[in-house]
Amino acid sequence: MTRSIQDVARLAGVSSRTLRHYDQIGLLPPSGTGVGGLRHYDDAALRRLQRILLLRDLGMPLADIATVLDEQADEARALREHLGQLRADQDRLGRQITSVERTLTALEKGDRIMAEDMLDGFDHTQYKDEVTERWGADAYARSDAWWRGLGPEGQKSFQARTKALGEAWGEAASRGVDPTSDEAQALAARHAEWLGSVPGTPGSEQGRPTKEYLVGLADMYVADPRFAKNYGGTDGATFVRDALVHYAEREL
Amino acid sequence: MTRSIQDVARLAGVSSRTLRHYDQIGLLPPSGTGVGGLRHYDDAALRRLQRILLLRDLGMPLADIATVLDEQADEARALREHLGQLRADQDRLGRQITSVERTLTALEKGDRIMAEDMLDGFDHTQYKDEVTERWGADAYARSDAWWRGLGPEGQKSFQARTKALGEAWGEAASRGVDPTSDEAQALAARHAEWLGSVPGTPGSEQGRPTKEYLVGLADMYVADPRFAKNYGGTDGATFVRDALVHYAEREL
DNA sequence: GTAGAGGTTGACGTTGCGTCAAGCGCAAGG
DNA sequence: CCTTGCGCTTGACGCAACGTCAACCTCTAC
Repeated sequence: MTRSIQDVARLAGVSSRTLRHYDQIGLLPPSGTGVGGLRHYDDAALRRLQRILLLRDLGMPLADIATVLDEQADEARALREHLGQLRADQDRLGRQITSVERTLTALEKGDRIMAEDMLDGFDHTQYKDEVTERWGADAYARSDAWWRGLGPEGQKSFQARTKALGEAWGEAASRGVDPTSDEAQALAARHAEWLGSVPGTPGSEQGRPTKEYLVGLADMYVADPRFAKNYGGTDGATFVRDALVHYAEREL
Repeated sequence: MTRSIQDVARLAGVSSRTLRHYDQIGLLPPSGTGVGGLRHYDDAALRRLQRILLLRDLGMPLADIATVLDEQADEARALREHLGQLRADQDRLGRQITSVERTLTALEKGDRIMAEDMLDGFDHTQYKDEVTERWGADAYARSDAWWRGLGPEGQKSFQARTKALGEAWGEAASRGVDPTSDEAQALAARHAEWLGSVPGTPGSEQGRPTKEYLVGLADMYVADPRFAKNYGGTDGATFVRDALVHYAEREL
C-alpha cells in the first residue's frame, strides 16, 4: 500500500514541502512516482521517515542523518559527536544567559558593588574585611549575592573574560606598546566595558564606568601590588594606568 | 582621526568582511569614504561597533541590535525578551541532550543483549562480528556464555517468552489499545520482568531494569528498525515505547 | 614597468525549509 | 464542452550572518 505526499505529511506531522525537500536532497526519495510525477510512499519509506524525524528532533543536521542512515555509519559515534556539539551549544547559551542577566541586573538595579572580585586574583572573599570596612557590610553582602547569582558557569565565564583581559594587557605591555596607541586604547575600551558590566560600578547604569572611577582605579592598579600583579607588576600596571587615563580623558 | 577597514577589523577582532556586511545592512556605515570608495571609520563608529559586538556576543540578532541602537528602544525590555529566547533554546537543548543520552545508553548497553537474542530472529551468532567490534570481545563472550549456560531447554524457553511477548505487544497495538491502559501496563510489566531476567541489563541484579535503561530502550524500539520490526513496525514500536515510558515513570 | 598590498563591488554557498508563482491532470458542476 | 477547483508538480526567492572566491582598481615600492 502506498500513500500520497499529503497523507504521509499528515501521518508524520510534517509539511509536504519538507517531504519534497527530503526528496530533493536525496534523503528520502519516494518509493515511486505516478502520473504527472506524483510521489507515493510505501511503508519502508514511512519507517525511514520516522527515523529521520527522530534524529532531526535530536537536532542532528540532515546531512549527518543521511550518512548515518545510508552508509551504515557508526550510529553511536555519530550520536556521541552530536552530543558533544549539543553540549557545547548549551554551554555557550549558559554563558550568554548569565551575561544577559548580569547586564539586565546592572541596567535595572545598578547595585552597589566594588571591583574586589576580579581585581584580586578571583578570590572574592579574600578581602572581605577590607571591603566591609570601606564600603559597609551591606555593600559586601550585595556584591556577594551578585557573585553567587552568577552561578558556577557565570563565574567561570567572568573569570575567563577577566583573565583574557589581563593577559591582553600584559602582552601589550611587554611589547612596549604606546599607551595612547589605538591598540592600547582599544584595550582600555574593553576594560571599561568590562567594568561597566559589573553591577555597582559607578556609572554601570550607563554601561560604562564614570571617568573619576576609572582614573581612580587606574591609579590603584599601580599603587596596590595586589592589583599590579594581575598586569605584570608595577611596569605593566603603569602601562595599564596610562592607557586607561588617556582613554578616560578622551572618551568619558 | 580615522582608520581603515583593516585597522578597525584588527582592533575589534572581526573580519573586514563583517564590517562591509554591517555597512551593507545599514548597521554600521563608515563615517566616510575616500578615493575608490575606501571606507574609513572614526571613533564614534568604533564605539558603535563595540556596542554592536557586545550585543552580538550575547546572541542578539543583528536586526534587533539595529533597532535597540538606532531607535532608542527599551534596551532592558529587548534584553529580557532576548533572555526568554535564550532560555527557551537552552531548554530545548537540554531535552535534546537527555534524549540523545538515552538513545546512546540504549545503543551501547542494550544492544549487547538485544542484538543477538531478540532482534535478529534469535540467531545469537548472526551479529557476532558486529557485537564484538562495537563492544569488545569481552562483552560478547559474557553474553555468549550466559546464552550457552541456559542450555537447549533454557534457550528454547527464553525464545518462546520473547516471541510471545512480541506477539502480545503487536496484537495490542493493532487493536489500538491505550498505552496507559491497564492492559498495556501489564504488558509493560511483563516486558520489564523479561528484561530483568537477562544478565547484563542495568538493574538486572534487582531482577528489573532501571528506569533510565527502560526508557532508553523504549526510544530505541522506535528509532531502530531492527527493533521496531519485532513490534509491528514503527507504529507498533511507538505504542510499545509509550506504554513502557508510562510504566517506567510510575513503577521504577 | 611591474609587482604587491590593500581596497572595492558583486555574487554564490551555507541550513532547512516557508512561501509564492506558474502550470498540469482529473473530477464535479453549469 | 467549458470552467472551477483541488492536489500536485517544478522552479525560484527569502531568511541570518557572514566566508569565500572573482574581477577590478589605486597607490606605493623597487
